[in-house]
Amino acid sequence: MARRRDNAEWSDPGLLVLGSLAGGPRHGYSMTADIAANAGIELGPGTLYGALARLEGQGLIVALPADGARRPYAITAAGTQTLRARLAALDKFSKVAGARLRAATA
Amino acid sequence: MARRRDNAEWSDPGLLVLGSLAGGPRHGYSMTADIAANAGIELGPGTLYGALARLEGQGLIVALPADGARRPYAITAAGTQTLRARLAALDKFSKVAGARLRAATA
DNA sequence: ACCAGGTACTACGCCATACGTAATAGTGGC
DNA sequence: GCCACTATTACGTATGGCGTAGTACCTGGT
Repeated sequence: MARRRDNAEWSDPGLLVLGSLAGGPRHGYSMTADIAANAGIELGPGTLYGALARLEGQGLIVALPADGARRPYAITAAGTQTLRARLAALDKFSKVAGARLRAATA
Repeated sequence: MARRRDNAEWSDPGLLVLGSLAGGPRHGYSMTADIAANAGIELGPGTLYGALARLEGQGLIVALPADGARRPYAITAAGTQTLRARLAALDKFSKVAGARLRAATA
């Protein structure tokens, strides 16, 4: 797996893509820009489209009719649910870890 | 990479371990329990000790003198910093994605 | 002393998948 | 009709997540 990029604190293409699509349909290339802006992580094409294919296979996103060379994708209901669940799990862990960090510092 | 476990919303052993050690030194086996309790994710031995070895190699945690069969680990200053940074990045992304989710629902 | 059971860790291997690089295709301007 | 730019596909590598199994330690019972 998951060779983590050296420049980033973390990375999870699938999650990043879902987060990006939560803002509305988008085609692949523009997700790269969106993700870079919002998370500070630059995904290469291989990473992005690989993740896209997997997410589509899982039914979390759907391909919309191509607009010229662009292939827009939209998040599905299942995708929204998954995103919500993962975000919740993340926040839960983040809170516990954050509290421990603060306790240790204090 | 990262074959994600089917039962979990997300997984990142390294981060989970750092979060667990932020609460104080612990040996491997007890991290498994702690992580299961706090994040709902059960790491197998292979996953856990692999992550521990990597983290130690990166200087984010240190092995303490063995206590019988147990091998306690403690988080280092670098580890704390890394944890803090990753948590911050996570929260940042989480906020953006959460806001989008809410906007879409509303 | 010996054995059984639970705790803690080591060893080994598979293969999914994150990531990079490079090639390809569609679009608009001049 | 060519050229630059945008967007995607193709391909290869190897990191590291995960499972399975096996080993050692420790405790209590008899």
